[in-house]
Amino acid sequence: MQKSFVLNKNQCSSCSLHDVCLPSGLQTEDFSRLDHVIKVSRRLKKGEYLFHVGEPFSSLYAIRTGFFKTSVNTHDGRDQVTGFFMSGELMGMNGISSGIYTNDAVALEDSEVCELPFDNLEQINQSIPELSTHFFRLLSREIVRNQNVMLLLGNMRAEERLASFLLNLSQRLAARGFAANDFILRMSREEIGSYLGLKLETVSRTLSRFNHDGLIDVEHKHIRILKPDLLRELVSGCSHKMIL
Amino acid sequence: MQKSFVLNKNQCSSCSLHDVCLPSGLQTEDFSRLDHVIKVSRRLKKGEYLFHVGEPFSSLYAIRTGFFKTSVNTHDGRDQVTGFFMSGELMGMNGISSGIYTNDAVALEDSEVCELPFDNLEQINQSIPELSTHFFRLLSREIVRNQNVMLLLGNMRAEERLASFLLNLSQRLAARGFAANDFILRMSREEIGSYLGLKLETVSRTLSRFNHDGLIDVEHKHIRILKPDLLRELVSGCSHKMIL
DNA sequence: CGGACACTTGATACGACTCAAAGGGAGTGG
DNA sequence: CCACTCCCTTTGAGTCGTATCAAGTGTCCG
Repeated sequence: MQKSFVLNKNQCSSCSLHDVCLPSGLQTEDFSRLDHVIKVSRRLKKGEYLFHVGEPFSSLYAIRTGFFKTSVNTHDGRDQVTGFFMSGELMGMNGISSGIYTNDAVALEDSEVCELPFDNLEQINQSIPELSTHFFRLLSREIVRNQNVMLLLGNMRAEERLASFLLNLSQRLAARGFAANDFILRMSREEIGSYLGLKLETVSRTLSRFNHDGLIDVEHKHIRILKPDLLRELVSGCSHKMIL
Repeated sequence: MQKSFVLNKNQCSSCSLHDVCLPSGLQTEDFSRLDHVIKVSRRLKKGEYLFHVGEPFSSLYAIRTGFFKTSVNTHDGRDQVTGFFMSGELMGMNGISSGIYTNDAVALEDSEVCELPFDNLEQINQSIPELSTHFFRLLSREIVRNQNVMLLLGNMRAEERLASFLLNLSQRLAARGFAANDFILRMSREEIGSYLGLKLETVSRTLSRFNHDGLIDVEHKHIRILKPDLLRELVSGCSHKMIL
């Protein structure tokens, strides 16, 4: 779990994700200022922690490449997954209020993140108001996402949760230019279950049922969605636009 | 459901809640500037809507007095409660990202709120940086709260959810100077159940059991917590600090 | 006083969890 | 490169908790 810092300066202006994690109205001079804010890029190997529960909050992290989970510790030593994150998404927002990170962030594959020191961000907020607005939007979107998960956990049956989960992954991958209906799960059945409030056996059983019914094709961690419409039908009703 | 506007100018400087909903480092001149931002106060009767799902987002609302629930519509016409809010708390934050409110806000008793137009807020963010920080903290706290609800919905049994819910109400009331162990529920059993992912019958049964076991004293909506420690014991373990 | 609504309580059904065992891959060391 | 081990996964059988269905009580409000 060694921290591996790479001290290359990033260039947001040339980053392929800048339409995902930055506001659209930025001018060229803003970009150059932005490049000063984002201090370092950092690479993590699979299984490495980006931050731990209880560590003092200093920065937000935007994912350039890779895949992460966030989780919290429960009493009995096990942990509960609170989210999965892919490129262009932001982690660490829950640390702002208390000044310490309230969850762990772990790379589920070799990854690279941008560090956004939050002190500097506050300065930038004043000089680049669009950026301020943008971060408010990102925090707000996280709230909406979490509320959708709350609906899922409070209302849906196992079948519906899994369908919702797969469709959500599919949609986010598609938005990043990957195949929508053919992808590799980066997390274990147990991690999926933890996130969805189910036991791993239930996840496995439900995926098997989907497979048997021809909705999807499951081959270990390789998922192919065969009948996206039928999956959507399973979910539909529980809440219209699920932005997990 | 008539909207009732009262066009009195508020004075944040003299509001008894300013340590709850405003940053602590504000100078006198900041306060006067703030009073210009907060346009109007608004009174709502029990049952009245503050905003609806789908309405264009314009403002955040801070509760001065009263009690609210927020909820979203599900397919079958029923609604799912996403939160309960009391004085000093902020509603509408989930509207920032999409530009429309993603839930309803309903007064559960006669209430009064401050309207914080969000355009003006962005201007203020630049001139009063402490305020910007403060709102980031509030949004972040909402994220932490929602994640705690996610844990509750994903991990806990009915007993633990109810205990957690009662302790949370108790703590928030105490923080506002009300009795911690003797209060009136503003919401119905069905609304509690909706929020906790339970059916109203389960809520009723569980409260009855608590009553029978001497943990609490239930008299319709009047709750007296007799053994707060035992309630805490019920919850303890699931997650240490529940900031619902 | 009457009616609607909120709540309580009971009996039953179903879905997910628990316990258990066995299969399959991936990674390691010889 | 192969064999071994460990862990992830699948699948089955039985249990438990909560939902469902249903009836009845109490309360608030017109």
